[in-house]
Amino acid sequence: MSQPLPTGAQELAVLRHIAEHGPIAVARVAEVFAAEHGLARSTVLTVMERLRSKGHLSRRRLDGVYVYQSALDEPHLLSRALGQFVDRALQGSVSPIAAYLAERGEVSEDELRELRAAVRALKATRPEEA
Amino acid sequence: MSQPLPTGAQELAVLRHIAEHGPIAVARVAEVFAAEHGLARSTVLTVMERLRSKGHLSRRRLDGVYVYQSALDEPHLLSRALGQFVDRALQGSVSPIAAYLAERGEVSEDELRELRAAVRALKATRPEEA
DNA sequence: GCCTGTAGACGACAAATGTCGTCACGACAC
DNA sequence: GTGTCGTGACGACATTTGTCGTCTACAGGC
Repeated sequence: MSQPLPTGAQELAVLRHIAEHGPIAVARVAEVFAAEHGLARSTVLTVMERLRSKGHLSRRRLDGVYVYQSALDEPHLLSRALGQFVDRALQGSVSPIAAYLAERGEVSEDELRELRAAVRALKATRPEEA
Repeated sequence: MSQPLPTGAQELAVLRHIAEHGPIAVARVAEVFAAEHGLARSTVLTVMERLRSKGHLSRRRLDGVYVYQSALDEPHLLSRALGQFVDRALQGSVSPIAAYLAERGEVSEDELRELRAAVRALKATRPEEA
């Protein structure tokens, strides 16, 4: 179920920010995107409302203003967004991921650890071959 | 340099198909996408011409008809597409990749091998800590 | 009471994407 | 010669995304 996540970079960036910074009001989000991307307040509001109409965000009134909240927490959101991209654009193939990682270099200590753990987990799900 | 790759799933699917199946004529691509996605011939042609105008495809006349060819071979294309997605949508963070892989399960023997190799390669680029 | 912000809701517009139909042309079969 | 078919080139149109400006309503301050 759940609608497909937005494909646009900007929309996803906004959604991501909200997923990361808990329930948050438009003004706060607008500040950040104004500073980092030079976006107008109305632009941010529009994007947020579009995301809400698609079910990715919900909002509730708090002290007079609306605070928005993502339907998915950040980790799940990003993992789902990536999964969607892999399915749609890479036709589900994992090889490009390996190729990308190999060429990329430059990952933090933590990221490398996470990757190792992920690969270990994958290995575990494999049927026991020799 | 090189234009950013297309963000749309369909465009990327077409580009990918051409990258994979060498120099190929519109008719051949159209057959496949008609069968798999129900697209009209003109649709495929339009997409291909748009890709060409963006520099992702080139074409040359062969036996009377044009055969199109991708500027990048398939592995590079996909790896670049993914890299672009990671930069744009995930703000360069690798963690979602790890999360995605871990949740995904279901990778082939070969894919797992590639991933392991990639992680090994990454490890090698890390500064020698402990 | 009046002025000024802040919030929210719309309506708008350009560019990118997804999808076609159709026109014009040359090769080929009759 | 005339009709048919595969190719190419356009032009068109709906949707989605990216970006705003602006109008209205309400809370405070003076």
